[in-house]
Amino acid sequence: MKKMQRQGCGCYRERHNRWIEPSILYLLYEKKKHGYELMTELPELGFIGKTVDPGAIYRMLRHLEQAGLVFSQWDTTGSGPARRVYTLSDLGRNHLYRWADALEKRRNSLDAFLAKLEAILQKKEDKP
Amino acid sequence: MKKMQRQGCGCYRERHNRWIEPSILYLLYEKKKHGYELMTELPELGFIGKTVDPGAIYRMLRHLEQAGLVFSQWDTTGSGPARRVYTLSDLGRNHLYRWADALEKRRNSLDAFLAKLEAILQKKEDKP
DNA sequence: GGTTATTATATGTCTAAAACATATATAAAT
DNA sequence: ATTTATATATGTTTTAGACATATAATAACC
Repeated sequence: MKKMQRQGCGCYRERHNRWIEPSILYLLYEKKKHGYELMTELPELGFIGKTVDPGAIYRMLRHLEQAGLVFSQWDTTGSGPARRVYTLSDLGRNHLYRWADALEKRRNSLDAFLAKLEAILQKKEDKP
Repeated sequence: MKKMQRQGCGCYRERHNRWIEPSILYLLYEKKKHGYELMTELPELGFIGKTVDPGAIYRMLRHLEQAGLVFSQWDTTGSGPARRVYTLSDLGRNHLYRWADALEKRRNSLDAFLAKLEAILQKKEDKP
């Protein structure tokens, strides 16, 4: 087994866990879209650092379709390469509602923890 | 490559990303503790579902020590098996401060996204 | 006309946090 | 004696996301 190998400084990179799935479901809730379109809109949702990985998006779309949360049709009208356009299903819509619940719980626990952290940060600033 | 194999219903299990590290750092900020103690206190922090995985904790403690964020001493006083007691270092304390910043950013993006989700949930409840 | 850029989809491999499982030992409780 | 609680540790699997690259159609450029 290879060694874990992290920086001695304990540096870490923040990873937003499972944000692609709910983000895509949300963007498709508004209206049907193709992968590339999602790729350009995802950063505006604020969940992201710099660039979006196309691989992650197209793979997620395939998974969502397999799970029946979205369905797709090829769109060959217009210019450029063919687009696979995804539509949110009823199942997908309900899934998004459940995601909202889950994310709210996530926020609540995050809030509780941040409150504790802020309390100790306060103490830190008291001593100059 | 094995198949992804997720439930057809699109079920997912919430995973709290990178919560063990800041949680342990926070608990050690209060006072030095051994692994088993952390294991019992972690659920109270709210980040958790049901049970804590001891493996994750002990491995994280080893990593934190390698990174110089904590240091440990064996405590053989008292009854029961020997305890390895961990103390937060200055580096560890600073690391916790940086974690606080990172988690605040995480909360902000989560808040922004939840605001959008709540807006569509509102619309859903409007139609009976 | 030929090269480059943009639009668009797709697959392959790697990383690492967490989940799941199990091994080991001391001592107290039944 | 056997079970339970305390305590630490390692082995294996899963999986979201990161990183890299392949592909093709068409538009834009010189």
